[in-house]
Order: sequence, then structure tokens, then C-alpha cells
Amino acid sequence: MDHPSSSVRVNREPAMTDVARLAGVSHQTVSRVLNGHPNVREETRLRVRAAIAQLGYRPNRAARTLATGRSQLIGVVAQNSTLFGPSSLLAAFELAAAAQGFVVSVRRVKVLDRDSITAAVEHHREQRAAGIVVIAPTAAADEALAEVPTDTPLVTVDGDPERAGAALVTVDQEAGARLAVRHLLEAGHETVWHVSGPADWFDAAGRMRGWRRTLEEAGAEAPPVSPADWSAASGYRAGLMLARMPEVTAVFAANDHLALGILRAMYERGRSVPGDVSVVGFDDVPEAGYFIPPLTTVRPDFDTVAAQALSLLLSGISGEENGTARRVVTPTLVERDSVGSPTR
Amino acid sequence: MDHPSSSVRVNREPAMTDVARLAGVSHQTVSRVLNGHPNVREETRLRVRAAIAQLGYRPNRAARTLATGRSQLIGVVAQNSTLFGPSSLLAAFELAAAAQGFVVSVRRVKVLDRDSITAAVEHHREQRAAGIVVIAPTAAADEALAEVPTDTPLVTVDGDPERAGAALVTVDQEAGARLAVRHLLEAGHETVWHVSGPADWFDAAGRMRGWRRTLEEAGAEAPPVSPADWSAASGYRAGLMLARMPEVTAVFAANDHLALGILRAMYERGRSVPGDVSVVGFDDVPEAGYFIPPLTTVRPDFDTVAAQALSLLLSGISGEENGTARRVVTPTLVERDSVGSPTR
DNA sequence: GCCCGATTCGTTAGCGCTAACATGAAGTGA
DNA sequence: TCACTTCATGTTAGCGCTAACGAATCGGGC
Repeated sequence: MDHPSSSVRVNREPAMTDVARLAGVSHQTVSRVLNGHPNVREETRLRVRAAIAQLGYRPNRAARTLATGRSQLIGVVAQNSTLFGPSSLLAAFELAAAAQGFVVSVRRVKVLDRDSITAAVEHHREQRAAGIVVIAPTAAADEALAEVPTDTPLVTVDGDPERAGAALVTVDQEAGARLAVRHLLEAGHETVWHVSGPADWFDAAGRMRGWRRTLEEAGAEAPPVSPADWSAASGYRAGLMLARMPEVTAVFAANDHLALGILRAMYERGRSVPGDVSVVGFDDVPEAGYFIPPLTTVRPDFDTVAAQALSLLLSGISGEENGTARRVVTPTLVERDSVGSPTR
Repeated sequence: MDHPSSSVRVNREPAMTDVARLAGVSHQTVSRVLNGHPNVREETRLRVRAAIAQLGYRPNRAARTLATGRSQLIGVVAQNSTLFGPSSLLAAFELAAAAQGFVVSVRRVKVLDRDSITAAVEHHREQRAAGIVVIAPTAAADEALAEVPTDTPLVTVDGDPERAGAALVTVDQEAGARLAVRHLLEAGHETVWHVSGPADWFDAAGRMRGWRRTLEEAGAEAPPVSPADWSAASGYRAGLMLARMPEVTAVFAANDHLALGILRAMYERGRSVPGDVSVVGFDDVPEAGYFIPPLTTVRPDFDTVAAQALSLLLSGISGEENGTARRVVTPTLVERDSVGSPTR
């Protein structure tokens, strides 16, 4: 291989000066054409564009970032999970950001603890990310964020709805839970049992809160909660317990996979759904309509959440927002066949 | 706001020269410490590190990229889907790449057509990505890749197993299908029906090929294929047809969600699984064990696929590979309760 | 003591781009 | 006609970093 500095580099990527030379203008004029500045003669513009096409020139973003001090990069921190909610959110966000011309760089963390989150955020700051989005559904993640310097716009998704002083987009878990519980109550059930998600998730806490408050408002007694994680396996275990108790006629599961496990447990124990017990889930996973029976569930609109997060971040980047705004997205109820009236 | 050039910029990010000044060395020595070069005295190294810590200095990647001409960035092109396979793959890849110190930038495309893929790849090349990974499970996506200039290392995941001249990592769909079909045949079924994925997906084609060849080898006749997409809804529709035909005793579904739809159709039509008909899926989604009945399925190891893709890409980046290597990951069978012997 | 090689550092010159200012030509109003 | 703005372009100076080279210092072997 030849020595880079001792020979003319052949086959190197064309740079702005190459385009300028070919078009017979200065590099700065090329820059102006590229950035859509006014005050460039139409004919010059065309000549430059032709030269760009002829050379196959592509601007070097690193150089631009260095010169301007800002990048078109949005950093995302998310958990390494294939859970439906987070991954839908991520996909929607990536698509929305790309549509706005942003590059999105995702940093997955194995666990949502303070150190991991801090490291991931720091990583993005090192890239000079224009803005950062953290999907922070647990208390530990949210706490870590409190320590982050505020010179980079940052939006939290699914963070602590109670915490002040951070731009936040979240699904109104409580409202979603109310929808589910009220639906069951209106079908005639005296009370509703709850299989909850992991206690340290805000989503789980919010759904539980909504469940409990709705029961209280209706004057119904709240039965003990069956704690679980988000998996079908833990839903199944909880379901086996609930199936043994004849007084259980309605169950609100913190997500659809838990509900799936519950459906399976009920089926195994010979308790018909919705004949003997009604079940409502949360998330509306694409296959929820094909469970046995098709699952009534609560649907959060992830596209909207993603769009809101992006818009909040962009206004943070442009300096319009001080970073304390919050947007709440309200979910809707999707009625299918897993809810019926109690038999007495 | 003050004019950037007419006043000393206050509060600007510390740069290498600031660290150098504080440590009483040249900026180049700071660079050496940062990049772990030898030939720096231990005492100097410590002084530099102390200065870095004191100032909270973080290197500017854009400047480094500009100076070196290479980035630590891997571009990924993927479809905007929440399908279990692709999204698991993506998550696994992001984690693996981050562990190697790479930044991964994901570009989602809405449809896997030529233009979208080309644009997405071009986008990454503009970023001077060190390497590109394309998850290209359809023929259209794969074709688009043929036109891409080869100066950037590129690895295709789930691309055309038949195409030569591209670095490729793929799951051995055919072998997976053989596992499923042979399992059903060994249970005593005379033949196995197939509900396939979309025809333009290599995954679907490979699974179908494996199914057909295994039947041929066993001397069984291959019944007509029920075409579907990957959704539970289309599995359900196909299932309703199959449920009507008493001769159907074994079904191999191209993925677990199709299988779920089939299970539901069989249930509705009063055909017991696995009593009357056996079903095998593909993917081993986390909740497959909680279907009614728990689903026997084929499990591709996405972590391994991701790891192979990364290692292939890295050897491409370091110039060890000419970009024609291929790695094939063989899936395994996960036996649960949805397969039984035919009643005669 | 002297020479040679290794070690440790500093100096210089870009990487490709944008922002700010400079320049010259053309138009405008009195 | 002349000052005065507007437009179209060129020139210059960095952004923060690394690579290449050069200079000083140090430690032996003879």
C-alpha cells in the first residue's frame, strides 16, 4: 500500500472542492447550493448540481457536524427487550425521526439501572447528539436521568408521570386501566381482580392505580393483587391461582401476554372465558384478536406517542421549550369476546 | 444573544487543547493518552487523565471521524415492523455492536422495495458508516443490494441464500422446516399441510422448500399450500379452510402467529389440537408455550445470527474478508403439546 | 567518552465543511 | 451622475482531531 501522504490519494471520495472545480465555482457556492441558500444564480445552481451528479458527490456529515457544532443525530436509549410496547414505540420513533431528516442512533441497555442509563446517555452526548430520547419505564431509569446535565435536550418516554422538571411523553396508564375496569364493572361484575406487571415499572404502577381507584369510586372492594412480570408464564401462574377461586369472575391483566397466560390457565382448569370469568388485557398486540377467546384489551397508540416525543424533542432542540413540557396520550378500549356478564 | 465570533465563547465544551493546557502538555499527548498509544510516561498519563476528569472533557467524535476518515458507526437497514424475528434480531445486533464500541444507527423503511433500500443504504454511506447491515428478507430488497457500490463493507441478513457474491448470514429455514415436518411424520401422520408466509420472503420460501422436500423424501404427497402473510389473522383464515377437511391431521405453519390463528380456527370448528390435528409453528415467540395448547415450534437463535453478522461485518471492515462469506445458523425444535399421533 | 537506538514529547499540516467577511457587479433613486 | 443598496460570488479562518515528522532526552555497549 502506498504511503498516504507521499502520494496523491487516488480514488478518494470527491469533496466539495472537487465539485467546485468541476463546476468552475468556489467551494462555498457549492455549500450554498447544498444548503438551499438564496442568492445563487439559477444557472450556477444547475451547474453545481450537474457536477455533483457527475462526480457522485455526497456531503461528509462529520465535517459538517464539526463545522457547525450541531448534528442531525438523535440518540435513543432503550432496554434490550422484545416486549411489544417498547419495540413498537422504538420502531415508530425511528420512522418519524427519519422522515424529519434525522439519524437515529439506538443504544440498548441490558438492565435499566442507574449506571447503564448514565453510560448510554453519556455515549450519546459524546456523539454530540442534537437530542436524546430515553425510554425509561422504571424508577431506577428515571432517577439516573435526574443527574444528567441539561445542556442536551432530552425527552423521557414512559417515565415517572409524577416527576417534575423533565420533558415527558407518556401513555395515560391510569385512564387505560379505568376503561378496562369500568367495562368489566358495567358488564355486571361485582369486582375485578388484577394481575399486575413488575412493581418498579411506571406502566404497571399506573395501571394498578387506575384499577384500584376505579373500584373505589364504584364502591367495590379491591381484591389482593397478583404480582407478575410481563410474561405469559407469570400470567399463567397467577391464572392458576385465580382459577381455583370461584369468586373470581373478572380479571384485568396488566398486559396482553399476561392475559394469554391467564386464558390458558382458565382453560386448563375448566373455567370458561367469558362464560365463567371475563378477562381484559392491555397493549392490543396484533395477535390478541386470535387468542381463545379473542381478547378485549386496551390499546395505547404508540405512533402518537412517538410523534409527540419527536415533536417535543424538536422544540427542545430549537430552543422553544425549556424541557418541562409533558404530553399524555390516552388509550382506547378494544372490545372483543373475552368479557361477558357474570352468571349467578 | 451575543455574536458567536465577536465574543469569547463562554461555556463551550472543553476541547483537547484545554485539557492539554491544564495538564501542561501538548494536545497530541492528550490524543495519545486517549487512544492508548504506548510511549507516554506513566506520570504524564495520570496528569492528563486528571485534567480530563477535572474538565469533564469528552472527545468529539465528529472531529475524529473527519481526521481519520473512518467512523465507529454501523448502519442498519430494517423494515418498519414489529414482527418477532426481525425485531429480535435488531435488538440482539444493537447490543452486540455496542459491546464492541460501535454506534449503531438504524434506518427503518416502510416497504422493502428497491428505492427505499437504496435510499437507506445511501443515507448510511453519507454518514461514512464503517459498515452496513441490511435485513433483506425479500427478493426486492436483495435485488436493490446488487446495485450498491462495494466500497463499504456490507452484510446481508436473511437475504437470498442462493445469491453469490455477498456476505450473508441467514437462518437455515429449510433445515428448520425439515425438523418440523419430520417430527410430524414420525408421530405417524401420513402427510403434512403447510400454511406459508408471503411468497416473496426468503424465509417463507425456504420453509416451504424444506417442507416439500421432506415430504418428497418420505414418499408422502405434498398437499396444496395455503398461502398467507405472517399474521394471526391470515393463519385464522387458512385454519378455517383446513378445519373443514377431515383428512387434515397435521399442519406446519410458517410462523407462530400463523399457528395461533390456526389453533383458534381449529378450536372454533371443534377440532381438537393435538387430538384431531397436530400443529407446529416457527420462531418460538416467548408466549408460544402458553397458547392453547402450548405450541411445538422451531427456534432460530437470533443472538447467534446477530453475533455472526457482526463478526462478518467486522472482518469486512478490517479488510480480512472480500465480502462473499456466508454463515448459516441452524434452528432447533422445541417440543410442546401441539403434536400428537393421528387417530384412525 | 561517544555513538546509537529507543523513549517521550512537541510541531505542523491537514480532514471537509460552514460562518463571517470581502469584493465586485448590477440595479435604484435623487 | 453619484452614493447606496442588493445580489452573486470568492476568500479566509476556524471546528477538534489525528498522522507524520522532528527534536530532545535517556540508557547502555564499546
